[in-house]
Amino acid sequence: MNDNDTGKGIRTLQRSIDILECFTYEQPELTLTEISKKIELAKSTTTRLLATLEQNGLVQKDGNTLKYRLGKKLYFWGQIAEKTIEIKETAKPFMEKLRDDTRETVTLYLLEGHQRVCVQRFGSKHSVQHIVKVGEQLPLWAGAGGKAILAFQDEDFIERELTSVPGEQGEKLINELAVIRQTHSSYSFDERGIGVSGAAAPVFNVKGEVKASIGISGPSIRFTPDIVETYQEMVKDVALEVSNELGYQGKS
Amino acid sequence: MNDNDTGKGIRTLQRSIDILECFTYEQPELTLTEISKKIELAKSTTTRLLATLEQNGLVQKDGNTLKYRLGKKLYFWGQIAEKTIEIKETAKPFMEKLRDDTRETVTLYLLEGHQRVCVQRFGSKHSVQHIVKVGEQLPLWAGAGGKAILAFQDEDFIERELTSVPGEQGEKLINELAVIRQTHSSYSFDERGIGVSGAAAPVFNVKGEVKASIGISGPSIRFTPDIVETYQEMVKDVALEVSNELGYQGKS
DNA sequence: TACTTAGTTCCACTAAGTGGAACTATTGAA
DNA sequence: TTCAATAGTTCCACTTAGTGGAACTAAGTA
Repeated sequence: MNDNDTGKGIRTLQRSIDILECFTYEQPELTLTEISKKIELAKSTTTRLLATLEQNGLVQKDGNTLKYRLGKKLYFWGQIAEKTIEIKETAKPFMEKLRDDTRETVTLYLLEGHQRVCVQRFGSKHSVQHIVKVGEQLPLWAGAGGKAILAFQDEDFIERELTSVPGEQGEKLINELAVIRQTHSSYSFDERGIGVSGAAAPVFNVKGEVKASIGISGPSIRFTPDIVETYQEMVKDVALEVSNELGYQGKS
Repeated sequence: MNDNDTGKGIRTLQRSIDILECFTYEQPELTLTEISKKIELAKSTTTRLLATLEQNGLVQKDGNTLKYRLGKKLYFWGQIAEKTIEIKETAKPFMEKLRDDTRETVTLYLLEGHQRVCVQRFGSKHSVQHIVKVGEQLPLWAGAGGKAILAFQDEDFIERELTSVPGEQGEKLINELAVIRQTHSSYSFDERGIGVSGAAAPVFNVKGEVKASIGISGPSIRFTPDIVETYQEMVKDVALEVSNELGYQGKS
């Protein structure tokens, strides 16, 4: 849409990062050709970059299948980086407790640009299926967790976000955001996919800004309106506790 | 000592990786000057590389202190990479059980070049102090976990390794490795530091090679010779179970 | 006020990185 | 078995992208 990466940045490095960016949970293994097509780069160049990445353990090449995957070095760096995500560590015990109390999946979202990313997740132990994975990007305008963040951004930001919302839903969303600002909690029924519902609440930082939200989600069958109302209260309390831990002084 | 990185590799990319390599558990925050000194690179170049890294979320710059730290992107990639470390996932339940049975710290080491890296670790819940951290590099020739791996490498490899061992200890080590090859288990008393002792055993892969070991470690006061003997048996059994899961067909 | 230290910006130079072409290895269809 | 198609690797001449020094700004320090 606007600014970011385009053009700027050291080309060689940017391309290498693009390579790493190709790997996802869904596609953790890629061949040389797949990669070079994905980032539109000559195979020779791609090979060379991959070689350096491999030498340093950022990617790993399977000698038999010739497929690449992300390497151990990234895992180790990830462990170091993890420690520096403050809110994650703060929220952890609260989220775990909420999961245990409700037996439903509890998720922490962070605002990143005009999206939210799942940073931490405590799944209901029994549900094998993981709906959202750590690192996954989701929209702000759909789902309880997104709306809880969106409602507390400034006008320009929200206005811009509304442009990506399909027509008639815009009106409805505006009203909903106003309510969220009042109640400090949000909900959603089958919004981001059929059969998934949830409740969420904003996390305030020391400056009173909202850069994160905590949400409970699960199958719509279990999330009846009155249950959701209860969950809204619960998650709101938890989010406030976390906010306070982070130095937020505001009212409940 | 020998081969690896020197010279080869795309310079720009290699330098960027070197930058990321500067960050450790002990020093997770660095200033521009610290980094540029550490990797001996002009400040201007370092700045430019850091800018691209920051744009992509591989590092994060604190606006106030101007210090850099590893970014969220690395954490997310780390999560993807984690899934592909097969032995780690396989060993997990076994290691957890061993920790619960013994109440001591259980660690998984992987052979990386001529070192071992800690890949997974289940600490005895009560001991706050973490002796070894995930991603940390340790020598092969000291400590039970190292010797368990070293004993099963080929002659050339071991010979070369012995050159880094202080004088008179060499003889002793050679004999010890022979025993380890017989018993499939190793031990150590105060070897890698005063007050730390342990027992370990090799993990065999489907080809019968040893690229990993599992170890139990803790304060020497608790690790009396007969306790260690018991632990050696326990960890040997666990390592064999993991080896079997990985497709190892060999004898116990 | 002058001095030190840290980070940023600018720009001319050239070696580092590039991509196409040629080559090899592998697969599978005829 | 041969041929064609596909995937990965190697080579090399070209030039643009990346470099580092110098100049500049900002924030301490004495």
